[in-house]
Amino acid sequence: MKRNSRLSLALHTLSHMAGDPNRKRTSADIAEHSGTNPVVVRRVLGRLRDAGLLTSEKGHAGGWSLAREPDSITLADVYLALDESLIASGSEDHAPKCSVEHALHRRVSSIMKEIEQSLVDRLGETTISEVRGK
Amino acid sequence: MKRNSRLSLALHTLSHMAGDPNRKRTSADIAEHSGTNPVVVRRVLGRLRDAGLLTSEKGHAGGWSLAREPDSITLADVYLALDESLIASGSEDHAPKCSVEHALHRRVSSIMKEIEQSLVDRLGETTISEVRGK
DNA sequence: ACGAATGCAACAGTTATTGTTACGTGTGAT
DNA sequence: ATCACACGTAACAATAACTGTTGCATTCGT
Repeated sequence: MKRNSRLSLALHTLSHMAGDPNRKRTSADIAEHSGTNPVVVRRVLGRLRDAGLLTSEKGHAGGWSLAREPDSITLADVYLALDESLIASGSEDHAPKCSVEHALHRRVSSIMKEIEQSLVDRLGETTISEVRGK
Repeated sequence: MKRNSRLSLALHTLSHMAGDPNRKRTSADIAEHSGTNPVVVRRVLGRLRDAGLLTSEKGHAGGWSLAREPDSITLADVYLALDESLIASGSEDHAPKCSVEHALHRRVSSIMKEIEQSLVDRLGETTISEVRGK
């Protein structure tokens, strides 16, 4: 796979699950469907579990299933669970000397955070059920 | 620097230029302000020049300056000039066997493109002049 | 007890990006 | 004409992030 594969994998898996919410799936099954590795699946889905979107059960009849109603899970939930931050940069380590430069740096950071928030807002308008049914 | 440095560098430089559009700047000056290397600056700004946002002049009194009015340059112009594509993945190389899987793949791709377009639309609402003056 | 599944650590391979050096090219000043 | 200056570009090393993979511990149902 390539760039943005985490988001793509998560979206694909959740949408698939939304079609039959009661069924429990193993990471091996999901990996098969997604063309990747079970460990990769567990890594990505682990974040979604930590965010309360999925449940995972160990043991013989274990596997993954949705923790909430498909209608209540938005793309924003997924995006935030994965901690992507596509727009806003993590940290500014430059620290310019000139105060004008410093102010401009802060403005650029501020703008990027606004854009990021707009993106999250937009993602919040679509649920994984809609992805499947569109 | 780190992730998204191209967009950050471009935004910062253009906003800075918007404050004094007549002044011509060298890549060395810009690199100094941005805490990076002149070659990196030329690489990033070269894309903006190819997109018609900047002009560059060689020679003794050469340098970089805005090719258009600051009010007419939006963040979408910058984003598209850099060919970022943060959301939509470039290509799906998986090609699932099951037709249901295939349809789901296309839907996920379609959704991601819609989100990408929403992002561009949002970016188009802000000009580099606004970044500076906000 | 055994098999099946997740959880997690460790590692190699790949890719993208950045920083850097070097050199060619064009342009204005002298 | 010569020189200094600045861009244009190629080549390379260093770094970072991510993926794929293997291995092993743990947990749970049969």
